[in-house]
Amino acid sequence: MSKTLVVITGPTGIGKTEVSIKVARHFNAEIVSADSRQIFKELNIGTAVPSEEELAAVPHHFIQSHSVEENYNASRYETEALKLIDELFQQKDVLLLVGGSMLYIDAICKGIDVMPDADPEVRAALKQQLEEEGLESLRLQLKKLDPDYYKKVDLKNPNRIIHALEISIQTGKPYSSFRSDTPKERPFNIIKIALNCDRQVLHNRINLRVDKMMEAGLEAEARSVLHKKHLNSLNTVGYQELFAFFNGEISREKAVELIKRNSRRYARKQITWFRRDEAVKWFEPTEAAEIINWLETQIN
RNA sequence: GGUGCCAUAGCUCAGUUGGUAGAGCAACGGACUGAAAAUCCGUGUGUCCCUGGUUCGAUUCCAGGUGGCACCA
Repeated sequence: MSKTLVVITGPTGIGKTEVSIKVARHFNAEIVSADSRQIFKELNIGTAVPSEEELAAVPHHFIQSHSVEENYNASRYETEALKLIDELFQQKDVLLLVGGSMLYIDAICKGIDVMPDADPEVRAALKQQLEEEGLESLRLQLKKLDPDYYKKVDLKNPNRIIHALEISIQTGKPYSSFRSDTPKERPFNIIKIALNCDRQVLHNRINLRVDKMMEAGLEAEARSVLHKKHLNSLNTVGYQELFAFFNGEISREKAVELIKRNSRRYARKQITWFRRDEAVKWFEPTEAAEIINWLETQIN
């Protein structure tokens, strides 16, 4: 029998967990999380990891499985998750890939080109160069080292330019020479579903969820990782804002307000990304039964 | 009940000596290959409360109405 990976994605707070558990139970599937923040064991409330009951209802993978100390990234996720997916397909015909991390989902579905990890020292040096000499200095260097990518890249985006430079510098070959721009073949079928609803309803859900997180002790959770706030894994909505509060920069009330706003913006950004993917079939979060019926017609 | 002030974007408010309007915040659209809950780019979305008057022309001036606020009863 052919193997099928069902992707269930959508903006933060839409209700992916609930729907995915119903779908997983129906198809006797397990859930592979594609969430770049729920993957960290130190984070729980602020990343809205599924509850104990939800985790017990269906086996979940890549939930709180790694440490914020690890230099985790989409490529590592691709490697580890694909390995696991292959193993699980020994037993299962259907698996769910559930989460809202756009790049992580693409890493599984389309793949990321193979290239070395960024050397932290090279990155730090480039960051310093950005601080001291400005973006223009990085641009000029990129123009020299990778003129092709220079033409394509967003020249106002420091992160993009720094990444292209660090790869070019480390390897001595232009960054763009590592990019194939062709999706990888996968030995399983992929079906993509995204959840969305009325924007106002989504915003209400997000705002309410943030209030619940605060009631559940997000502040204490953020304080427990405050000493690690420089880590990229903690450059995250729900934590950065509270760090600013702890640091006396903003009031607690303001921090909560900003967490809500930034969550809303993140949701919008996710929707923008998923909209571009024509393979995505859209459903309302209340349509678990419809999703199951539709999947029945697609699988086999 | 009387008097005064106010009514402009989703919110808080500018402004137009009469030629249909703009800031902040919010919101919306987009990009995206090892930081992706990251990073970056773009967009004003409006019966200027309603009705009438004056005027070539009213969001602006005048009158009345409605709503809000304040004070006096």
